[in-house]
Amino acid sequence: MPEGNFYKKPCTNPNKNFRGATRELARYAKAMGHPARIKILRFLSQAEFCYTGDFVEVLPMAQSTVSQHLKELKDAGLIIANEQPPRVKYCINHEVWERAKWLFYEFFDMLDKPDQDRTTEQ
Amino acid sequence: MPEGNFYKKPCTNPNKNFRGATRELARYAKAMGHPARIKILRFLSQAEFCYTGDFVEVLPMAQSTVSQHLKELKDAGLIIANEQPPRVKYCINHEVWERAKWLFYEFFDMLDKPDQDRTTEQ
DNA sequence: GTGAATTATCGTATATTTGCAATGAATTTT
DNA sequence: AAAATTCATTGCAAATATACGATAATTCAC
Repeated sequence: MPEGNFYKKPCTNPNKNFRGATRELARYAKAMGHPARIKILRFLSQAEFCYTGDFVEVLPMAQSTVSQHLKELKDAGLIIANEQPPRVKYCINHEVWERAKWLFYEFFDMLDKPDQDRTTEQ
Repeated sequence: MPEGNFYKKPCTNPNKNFRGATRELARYAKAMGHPARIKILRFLSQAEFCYTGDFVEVLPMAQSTVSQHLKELKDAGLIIANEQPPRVKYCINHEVWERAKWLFYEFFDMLDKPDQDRTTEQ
């Protein structure tokens, strides 16, 4: 790097400059951005609840990796973990699920209703 | 690493072992997994078409970064680029948009209709 | 108490993502 | 033709994501 060139360290935090529904929708989309996590959610939505081992049986990856994906979905709020040692019971977080559902619906309806009131936009 | 420990190089390709609608949905979700890309899509869906510069004006990031996000949306198929040098015109890819919309709708309806026929599942 | 079962976490390796500045290519303006 | 405009691409740095094996913590069975 040449003398006097003050390289500005880039900020790689995607959410830093975004707010509201845009940020929220992106958060849920990101959590759904891996096929394993989609499959977990599909599986869960049909089973009422599942243990970690149930997912491990179904997914083509190591137990530790499955656990990591479960953590991401939990962090996004889409699922809830209920400790029943030594097992952990997972289920859909219905409240958040409905919120995400609504955000996606509203988002995709944009093209159909171009002039509707968008109170949730950033 | 100890002698005789054959470390298996992990494969970090998320799509390797997944197929069908699960993979497809994750693809669109991932493309939507950044607030800037959500905002681009929102913006586009209300403007019929936009040039790159329109997005740069609106988004809190450098032109090169915006260009990168546009490329990701284009690679996912959600938008179409139309070269009109020196400018580039972007618009929604309606066919893919409707496909993504349908996939998300079907996905989120899972909880409401637990016993419906799921012909698109992996 | 010992051992099996279950699962999160840690350590590590690799790949991808995010961001910016700088550059190059193509067109338009002057 | 020279300069300005527009935008993708390249090069680089930092952060995050993905994956695995190993380990630790916890309960249950014996």
